[in-house]
Amino acid sequence: MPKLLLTKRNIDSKKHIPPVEKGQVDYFDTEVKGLMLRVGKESKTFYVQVDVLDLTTGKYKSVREKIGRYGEWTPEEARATAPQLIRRLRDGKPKEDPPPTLKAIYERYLVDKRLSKGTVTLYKGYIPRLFESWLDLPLNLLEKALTPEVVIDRFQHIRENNGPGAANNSFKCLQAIINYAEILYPQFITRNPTKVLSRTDMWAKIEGRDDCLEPKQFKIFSDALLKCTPAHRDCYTFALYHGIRPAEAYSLKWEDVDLENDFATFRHETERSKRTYTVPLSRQSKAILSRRKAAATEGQVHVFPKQGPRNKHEHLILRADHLKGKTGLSLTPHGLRRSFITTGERLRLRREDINWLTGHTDNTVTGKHYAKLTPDDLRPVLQAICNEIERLMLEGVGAKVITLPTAAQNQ
DNA sequence: ACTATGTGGATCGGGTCTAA
DNA sequence: TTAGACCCGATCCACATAGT
Repeated sequence: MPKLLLTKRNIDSKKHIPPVEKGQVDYFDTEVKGLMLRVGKESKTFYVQVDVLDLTTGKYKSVREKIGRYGEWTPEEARATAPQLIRRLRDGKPKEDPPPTLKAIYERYLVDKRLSKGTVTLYKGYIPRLFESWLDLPLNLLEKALTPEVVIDRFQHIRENNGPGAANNSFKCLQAIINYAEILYPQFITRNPTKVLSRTDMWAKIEGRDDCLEPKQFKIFSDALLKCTPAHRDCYTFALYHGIRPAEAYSLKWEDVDLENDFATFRHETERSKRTYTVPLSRQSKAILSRRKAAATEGQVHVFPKQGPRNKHEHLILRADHLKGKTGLSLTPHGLRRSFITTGERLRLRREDINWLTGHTDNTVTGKHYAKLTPDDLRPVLQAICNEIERLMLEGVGAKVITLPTAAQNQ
């Protein structure tokens, strides 16, 4: 059997490898033991071949495995891949499955990770639509196909055509999927091509919103809510009195409200990015819930029931355009949460307390201590904020009374 | 480095007001 | 009495932010 240093130059040379008319000729590499090029009439293909001791017979036998065709694989790549293949053959391990496609990983990711419904929708909304042409790539070719230039090009294309948020989101989803592929198939992919966006600092910078009720706007807000349905009005106000996230407000169920002991629990499906938490009720928020209870029909599950006739959900929905339309303010439902937090800060209340009440997780050392607190411990703090919000809604900014937390505790 | 939810535009379709 | 305007709460989708 011929031996030959398997380099591009040698492989292409007719002198070293004469054309084959019939059958095949194997050329073993002079450098890597076990690496060989099988030359046929039509193609040249890299293989590894080793002798392995068969434990059942006590004899050696030759086993061979295909690396890939010359042309798709360079000699350097074949030489780099050969040692691990040889090692596996010597260990008697079975041949691995062919590399899955990006699409297969994407589908597996959605199943394996047990994401929330919303996140699955997010992935499904971006990946097939914006990366369709990449989905059929097998994992082992991903690094090769998705060069920095290709990645950056697509990123910029999406940013121009779909917006900066869509560009960030879609590529972060893709990045997560490929990271998962790296974990599952380190033999096929070792570097995430999307990382180039971090390394070149290309992610689109998106400013956070900051809409928030000014002190003088509380009254405008409150008065404008009279134009809403009572349920909407109560839901907006409840959200403001607790500083909770909009969905926590409108999806609240009666089973998570304790009107005897004055608690409410805001639940989260997966708890991976938001935790379920229980807060005390204030005098004001309890009044809202009691009013809702009185208005509730038999068997009504949600505190704030749907208002229109053709709703998918049994609860109503808070919408920014709705809120803006009614109040004339540039205010989103999430802005009510910022308004609550800001009110607490104006009262010079502790940031940790406010975090606790609004379901922010606090990983600081001080924050850990707060894990031991019960909703009752935070009741006076919530009451102080609610009193100030109520005062602003009723009286406006005039005759501002500074309510100190200590004074508030007596209420 | 993610995961989850919020926002906004277009649009739907039932309710209600209005005018003939 | 009824057609049509139009109002309004919601939906759906695509994109933007919030939060761990």
